[in-house]
Amino acid sequence: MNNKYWLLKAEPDSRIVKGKDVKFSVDDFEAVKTSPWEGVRNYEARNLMKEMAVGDQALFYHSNCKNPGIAAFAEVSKEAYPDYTAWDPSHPYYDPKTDKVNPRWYMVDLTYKSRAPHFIPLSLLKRIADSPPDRVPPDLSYIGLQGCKSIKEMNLVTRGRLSVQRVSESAWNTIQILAETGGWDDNESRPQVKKKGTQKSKTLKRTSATSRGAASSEPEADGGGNQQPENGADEQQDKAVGRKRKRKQGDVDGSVQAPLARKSSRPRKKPS
DNA sequence: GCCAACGTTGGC
DNA sequence: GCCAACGTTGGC
Repeated sequence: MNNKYWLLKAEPDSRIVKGKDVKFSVDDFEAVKTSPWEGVRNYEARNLMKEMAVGDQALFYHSNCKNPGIAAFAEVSKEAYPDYTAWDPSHPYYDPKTDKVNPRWYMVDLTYKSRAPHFIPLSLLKRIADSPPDRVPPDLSYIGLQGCKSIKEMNLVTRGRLSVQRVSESAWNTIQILAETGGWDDNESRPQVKKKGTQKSKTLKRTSATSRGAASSEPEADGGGNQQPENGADEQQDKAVGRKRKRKQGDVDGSVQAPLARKSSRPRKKPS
C-alpha cells in the first residue's frame, strides 16, 4: 500500500460508557504521548489499523463535540497487536466471543507529535467540499484546486461514520498547509491551544450521552462480498461502523462490566 | 436474500 | 438534545 496517512477519531468531551469516561482530547493525548488505540470494535476500522505501519502519519480528530475537527498530528508507533481490553470482562468493550488464541480485535499505538497550529474544523472542510468544482474558496486560495479536490474526497466528508480512515497523500498535504496557514474566517471556538497551564477544564461536561453503546456490531457485512472479518488472513476492509473512543492508559483499568455490541436483543416488531 | 425496523454515529 | 444518515438485525 502506498497509503501512509490516516485519520483517527477521539472524543474530547467526557462521556461515560459503562461507568467509564471515554474522553480523550488532544490535551489528554499530548499528556500521555503514546496511547494504545484500544476499544475499536469495528471490522473495517480494525482492518485499517492492521494496515498501519510504524512511522505512518495520522490526523487526530475531535469528534462528537462542539467543534469537531482535526486537532493534532500523530504517528503510528506500534503495529497492530491484539486489543487486550476485549478479553477483560470488566472492560466496557469486552467481547466474550473472542479469545487470546484467536484475537478478533486489534489496536495500534499512536504517538502524539504536534498540535495543529490552526485547528481545522470540520465545518471548514465541509465548506471546501461544498465549493464549486472549479473554484477555491477565496480565503483558502492557497490550497489550490487540487487541494480542494483532495478534501472533497476525504472520507471525513464523504461518509463520516468511520472512526479510522485512510487519508490520501494529497489530502494530507493539504491538511498540513491548512493547519500551518489558517486564515479562514470561520474559526470560531476551538478547543486546542491550552492556554496557561490551567486550562484543563475537567468540569464534567455532559455531552449528549444518549445511549451510545460500546462497540458497534458484530458481523461486518462487506460491500464487496467478503464478509469474513476474522480469518487471520489479511482481510481487507469489511464494513461496519466504527467506534471511536479512546482513552488514556491511565484510566483504563477501571473495571466495569457490560459487554458491548448489541447482538440480538432487538425486539423486532413485525406486522402480522 | 429482501427489506423493514431500529440502534448508533456524530454533526448541529 | 435533536435527528439524519448509515448500517445491522433478523423475520419472513
